[in-house]
Amino acid sequence: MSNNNIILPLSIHELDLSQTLDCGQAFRWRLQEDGSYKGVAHGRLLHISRSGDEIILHNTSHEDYKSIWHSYFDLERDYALLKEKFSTDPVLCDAIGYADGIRVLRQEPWETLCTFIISANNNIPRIKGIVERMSALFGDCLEEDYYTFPTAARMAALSTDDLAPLRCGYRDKFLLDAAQKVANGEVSLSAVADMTTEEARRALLCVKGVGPKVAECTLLFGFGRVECFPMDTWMKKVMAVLYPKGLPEAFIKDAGIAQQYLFHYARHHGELFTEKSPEEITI
DNA sequence: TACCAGGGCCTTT
DNA sequence: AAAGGCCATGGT
Repeated sequence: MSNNNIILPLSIHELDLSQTLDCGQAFRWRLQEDGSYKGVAHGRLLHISRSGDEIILHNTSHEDYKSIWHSYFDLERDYALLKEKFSTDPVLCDAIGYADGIRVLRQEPWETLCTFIISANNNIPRIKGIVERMSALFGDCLEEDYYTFPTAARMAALSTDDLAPLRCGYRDKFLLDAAQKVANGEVSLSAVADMTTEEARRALLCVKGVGPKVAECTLLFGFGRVECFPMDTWMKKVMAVLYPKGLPEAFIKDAGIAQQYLFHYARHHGELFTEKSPEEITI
């Protein structure tokens, strides 16, 4: 297996690394001084950078590209077509104009479940710290300071005392419940992948620490269920102010992708949503 | 039904 | 420098 740089012809409109890797959907990507990112996913360390209209996957193989990264970056999906469709709506048109290089990542189900359990009642810098400590303590070392995400089987063998160094607060018991149920098959993530979305929601809600929002994030970011629509406080504000009658019907089946544009826009324009004055807001 | 539970980030004071 | 808000879920 040969290791080379893989060059992908993707403009910044098709894949913006910052918008995609640093937007709150994934927690393990680290911005480097030169604007590139390093991170671990699917047990592999990847260094990814942009050069003009090309994306460079450093020191990886065609095998890994085909089996991992092509899917991880959701490259089979036609975002140009989706954006064209969404842009018929003036609000989404502005949100897409603000950040049009977002893609929804297809992360590993188990890691996604864990990171969004950790995300509950939490903020992104702290989530990243907890996930990094969890990987460093219970994952495998790939390179100095870069570790795989620990398996459910490994986590299932731990106690809350073992998780104390994570400093994840009361979420420790939720992580253990998730690990035990996934490891013993009570919640089978491979079975979830084959369920209808409604069945999958019900299955994930059996895990302690998984409520509707965490389940929706897990299905969107970990199972590629793009109809799933996580409603955090930002999206509640967005919907109340900008879509009081709900998203346009035509967007429902891709609502999760629309959500990414709206969420990113809202996060960066918090002032628009701090007061309850819908009339004044015309993004 | 309303509150609190770790904790740390962030904004305001 | 200090105080207070914030956060998604489960349990009381």
